[in-house]
Amino acid sequence: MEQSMSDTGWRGSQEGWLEAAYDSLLESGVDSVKILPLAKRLNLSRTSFYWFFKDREELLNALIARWREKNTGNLVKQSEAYAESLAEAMLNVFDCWVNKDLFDSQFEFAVRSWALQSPEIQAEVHEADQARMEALSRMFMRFGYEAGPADVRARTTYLVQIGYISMQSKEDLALRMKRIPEYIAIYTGQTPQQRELDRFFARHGYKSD
Amino acid sequence: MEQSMSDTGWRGSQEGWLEAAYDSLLESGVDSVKILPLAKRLNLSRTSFYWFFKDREELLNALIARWREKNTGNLVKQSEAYAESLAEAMLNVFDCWVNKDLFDSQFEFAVRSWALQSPEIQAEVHEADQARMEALSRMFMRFGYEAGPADVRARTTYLVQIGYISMQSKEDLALRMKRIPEYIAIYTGQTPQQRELDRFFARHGYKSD
DNA sequence: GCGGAAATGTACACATGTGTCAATATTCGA
DNA sequence: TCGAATATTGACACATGTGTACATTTCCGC
Repeated sequence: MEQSMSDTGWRGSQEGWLEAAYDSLLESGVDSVKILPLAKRLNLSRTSFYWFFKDREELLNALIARWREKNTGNLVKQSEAYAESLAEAMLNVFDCWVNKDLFDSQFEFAVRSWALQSPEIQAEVHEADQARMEALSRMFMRFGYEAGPADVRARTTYLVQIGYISMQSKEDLALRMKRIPEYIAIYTGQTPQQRELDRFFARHGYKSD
Repeated sequence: MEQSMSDTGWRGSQEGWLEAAYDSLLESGVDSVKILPLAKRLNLSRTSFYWFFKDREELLNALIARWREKNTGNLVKQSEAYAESLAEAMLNVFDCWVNKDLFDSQFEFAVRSWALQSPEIQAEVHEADQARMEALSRMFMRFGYEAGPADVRARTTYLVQIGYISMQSKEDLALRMKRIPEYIAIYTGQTPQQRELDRFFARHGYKSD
């Protein structure tokens, strides 16, 4: 588990507590991110926490910073990636939905749930939504859509994914891959080319039958 | 506030506590549904609660029962309502998204967030999702879609809404109404007739310009 | 191998939550 | 009007959480 900077006797670290907090947040929501349980999980004294963080609030802030940097950044980047057709551009965005390194869905859901009980987090989430949908909207406009329709299509694309996340859907990869051409058709109004799909499947290590 | 069965001296009631619990759940999530704060809100002694409910768990069960009965039932019913075209059928479903008596979005979000920390609630939510998407899928099939495409379109329709809920979007009615024809077009692949839209707008007391 | 910085632990004070019990107050029908 | 059923309350016992003060231990450079 611990391996950073050789095998020193120190068991705790800022990263360690943050990681434990992240796990707990994803498993059971913010209200489970309590110092006492985290200490138990880490086999550390509860009060040792205060050496790395001023208080619980500082830990929660670190958690949000982590989320902000990961999810929104990659989604915007994918929406701006090079593509020859709208279908291909959409497949670039879909990379986020199947690759955990690009977009952490469980993290996303946990933060959205957290927003329910905290106005600050709610503002944070709202900002992220705006930034992401605007990026998608720009993508549609790059391929000839007018602002209005581009906006509604951006919303559809984004909201279906947020909906999926909210459903905590546990569809297996094969089924998700099978549905993708159908989704692309609905979102973009055009059928993706087989070679575009093949390229997409290939980069996610999926072989279609 | 209180008016049930004349003005008896009893201030508490099963309904009263349940209502307070509902309010608190919607405002700040399950973890805020605590007996002590509810008692304060009701100006009652904390312990009086135990006259109406065995314990906190029984209160939470009552809350879930309420949700189960309201949201899923109406959505299924609207998807089965009479319609001459798919666009009209979809507009019947859209009734749920604009009418709080048919579908309580905030309640929905609160319950979904709750699911994060409770496997029982998660199972409950999953069951509801299945029932709702199957009802929508049947609707598409009634208008000639094959099982596969019907399923993906049902998902799109449903998930966009769940996504909206998860975004806790506060779009005003006018903007939502303006976007509706565009959504209908994306979901059903066909443009709604003006008279169908007018009928929809009329029953929600909205005048288009 | 010593001393100070880094990390951990123990004890305390306090806050908020749960649930039980016995005492008390209120209503309503015989 | 007197009781029985209905409703309310304060005192108690306990559990879990926070944060501070003050040791104590561990590591590393000199």
